Amino acid sequence: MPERKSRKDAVRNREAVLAAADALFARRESSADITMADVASEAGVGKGTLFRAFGDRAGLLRALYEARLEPMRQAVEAGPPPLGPATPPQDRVTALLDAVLCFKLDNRRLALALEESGSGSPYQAEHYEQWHGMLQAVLEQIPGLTDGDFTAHALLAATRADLVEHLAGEERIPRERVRAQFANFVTRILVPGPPQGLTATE
Amino acid sequence: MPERKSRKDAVRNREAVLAAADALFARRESSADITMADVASEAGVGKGTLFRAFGDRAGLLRALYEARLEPMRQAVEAGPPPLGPATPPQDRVTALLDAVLCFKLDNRRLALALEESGSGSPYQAEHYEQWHGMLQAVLEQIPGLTDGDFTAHALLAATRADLVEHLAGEERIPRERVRAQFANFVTRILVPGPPQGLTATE
DNA sequence: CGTAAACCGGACCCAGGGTCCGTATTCTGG
DNA sequence: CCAGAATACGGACCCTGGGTCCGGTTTACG
Repeated sequence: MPERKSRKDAVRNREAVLAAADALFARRESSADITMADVASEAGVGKGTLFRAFGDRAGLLRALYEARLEPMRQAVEAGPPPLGPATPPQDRVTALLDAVLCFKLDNRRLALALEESGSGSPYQAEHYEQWHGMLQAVLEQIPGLTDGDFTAHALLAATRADLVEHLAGEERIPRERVRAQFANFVTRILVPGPPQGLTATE
Repeated sequence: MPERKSRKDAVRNREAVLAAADALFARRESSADITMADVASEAGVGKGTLFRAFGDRAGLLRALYEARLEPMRQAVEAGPPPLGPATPPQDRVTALLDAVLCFKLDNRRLALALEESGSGSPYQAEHYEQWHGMLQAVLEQIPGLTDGDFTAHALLAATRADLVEHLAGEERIPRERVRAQFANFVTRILVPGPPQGLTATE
């Protein structure tokens, strides 16, 4: 077996760092002014350790993010309806997007930090690819819907962390209202236009 | 009058800096690795001058951006149809959003730089407020459309610089195709669902 | 146990944004 | 046209914060 089993102090420290970072983000400090040194000291660990474990700042953020994302991914891939695969496309798209939105609402600060911290566009991130791919696939099962690729992007764009933060954070719009509005928006996209081509656009 | 008419070397240098920055961004260097020192030297000017004129990096970007945005703003506020005020809401929304998209397509690198360069969420930027406000106002003139505020945000989100860059830049989707897809998307939102509630969803 | 590999941590490096201040330029009034 | 004040110039300098390095320590394994 190629894997040598990592040393236990290494794992312990990795956990410590994750926990520390979590804690720091919870303490509503604006993601921007949480320095790597902060995280290290909060975790009771040296900077070297931190960087060896996660590579760089973006790596740390990613690790945190994916840890939190994991449960949801499983629910989507093999869970019960409405998220799981055994749901009719229409409803599943709605459920999927609502889930993403809720996730962003619950993890605003982290998601924000991730998108901000340079690391290139979010569109290269692996998890984005996953969501987009999945969503696109489901969208394309809906009759009368074209451009699944673009549509998936456009819908996901409405759940961008900074937008969510703006709505829920700055404008203080209550969570349920944001969800309702977004659901409404999604529905408009899903429900095909009037049956016969009686509505403009030639 | 409080304004003291600035010295001519000051204005000259301001122009020089703007031009230099423009040039640098044209030279497709990834916005991230254009340093303030670069801009200064390209403009044949000291860093001090540059910072006095624009405050900070974000200030410079903003100045550039708004300069390029100006023509469009006028076209929207008082120009001829389809952008101007004398257009029926439905068509105007489409035109507006297409214009924004085109702008982003034409100024990808700059728009990207602006969104990336920290400076807080784009949602606090003044020009965003303007677009959003305008769009919302027009949207609310369309019968059967609720949540103008949210809808405006969501639609604009689909024109985010990094998304546009991803589509047109990475995925090499031709300009006209992106426009068409987006137009399609917008239309789906504008056209209210089927007249009678005859389409699924209960 | 003994040894080598893996890990630790904090001193250190460096880029880049932003500031400072002595000097040069421009404006104003006489 | 000149003196003096106000303003701008520019590059040396500061400082934060991400990322690296290496001597010393801990752990895994035979």
